[in-house]
Amino acid sequence: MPVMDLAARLGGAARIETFKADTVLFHRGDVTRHMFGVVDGQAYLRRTTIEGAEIVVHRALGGDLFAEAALFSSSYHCDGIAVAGARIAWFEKTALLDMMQTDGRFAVAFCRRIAGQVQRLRSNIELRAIRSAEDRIMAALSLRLGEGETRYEPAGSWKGFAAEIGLTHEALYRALKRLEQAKRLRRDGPVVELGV
Amino acid sequence: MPVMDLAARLGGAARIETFKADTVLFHRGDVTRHMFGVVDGQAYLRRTTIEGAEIVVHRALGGDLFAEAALFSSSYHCDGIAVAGARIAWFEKTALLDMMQTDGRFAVAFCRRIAGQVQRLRSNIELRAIRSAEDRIMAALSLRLGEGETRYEPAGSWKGFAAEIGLTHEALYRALKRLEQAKRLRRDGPVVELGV
DNA sequence: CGTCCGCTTGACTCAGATCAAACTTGGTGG
DNA sequence: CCACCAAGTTTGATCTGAGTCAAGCGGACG
Repeated sequence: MPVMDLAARLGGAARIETFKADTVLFHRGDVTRHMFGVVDGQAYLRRTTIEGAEIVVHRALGGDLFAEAALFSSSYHCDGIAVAGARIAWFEKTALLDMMQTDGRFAVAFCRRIAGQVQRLRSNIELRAIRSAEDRIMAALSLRLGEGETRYEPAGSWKGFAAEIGLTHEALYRALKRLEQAKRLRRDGPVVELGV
Repeated sequence: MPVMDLAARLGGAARIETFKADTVLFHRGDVTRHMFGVVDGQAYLRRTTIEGAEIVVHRALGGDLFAEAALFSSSYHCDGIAVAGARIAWFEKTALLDMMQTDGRFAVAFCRRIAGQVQRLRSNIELRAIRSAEDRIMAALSLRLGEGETRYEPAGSWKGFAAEIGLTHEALYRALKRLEQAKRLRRDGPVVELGV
């Protein structure tokens, strides 16, 4: 169920907007009125711990839905941010819920998406439990790469990548360096090449 | 949609079993044929990191569904374990999917459950990102307690609780001791009382 | 009665966090 | 066109607190 198809089916209950600079789509605690879709660019969900650390809980790229869980909650549980240059689709919550109620196929498809999130989040927890920075990075890269792929370029910056996997950027850069010295990967500007 | 109601609706596509000792319901990688429900007792999902650490990704108590995400995946992504004494309901995957397809209300209700999991998992990630053992414990207790509640007793053991929030049991016990000394909580056998 | 397992405490280690500073790079605006 | 600013990148020095290993206690259960 690609984002644009969904927008077409919802008609007036959907609109698309482009953002020049980083923009907060919603704050934690706001009443939920919309679910979102990333048409182009990226958006991410952010939470802040009591210690003040900001952690990226989810990053959505072009084609992804965003804040699906908000459909079933009265308030957002994270901050939602659209990255500069992103095109974001706004879907009205009520329209989507109606559609699910009446269209079983759609409901199942939607459920499948959310179930996928659950598994990704569990992988994320497993990932963050890896103590060694090097192993954590390698595991994160494996998760992000498809079968047989060997090159990776982070969406955004390496600094952002560090936040996503729960490392400080200093620890990340140092570990990347060690990995390169150990010939477990090679760096070439913003992209890394796995294995040698 | 309580577990027993679901079992009744599914008829022959559901069965209930009781386990004397800890039992593995499924292994990571097994083909998914069932979703589960905890009638009584508890069950948990476990993953093992490359470093060999076993982490508890989810713990289900009486009345909870278990391994919902398996419905939309061809293989399990975690190990599923029934704790000694648990009564577990087995639901056939295909029967459930059919039911969702035909009954929109049921599909939405099911989706709501999974969406709830997503939010709990995100809270969990936030929780595990808290570095200080003391703060992490306090945050975990807050999450588990309802509004106004002040007493908590872990399902299972404190050791298990430690695994759930990503601490070693030693670190947990030490932090509990410090928290008690700082009068942020009081321990009384297996239960803790928040705030003095 | 013995074994298992949760609980508890101690001593030590170490890897990542933290603080600090320099250097790229890209974009803005005068 | 260049000064300037913001943000990412890189490296160094130091610190800290959770992990690890080790050992002893006590209750439950067969």
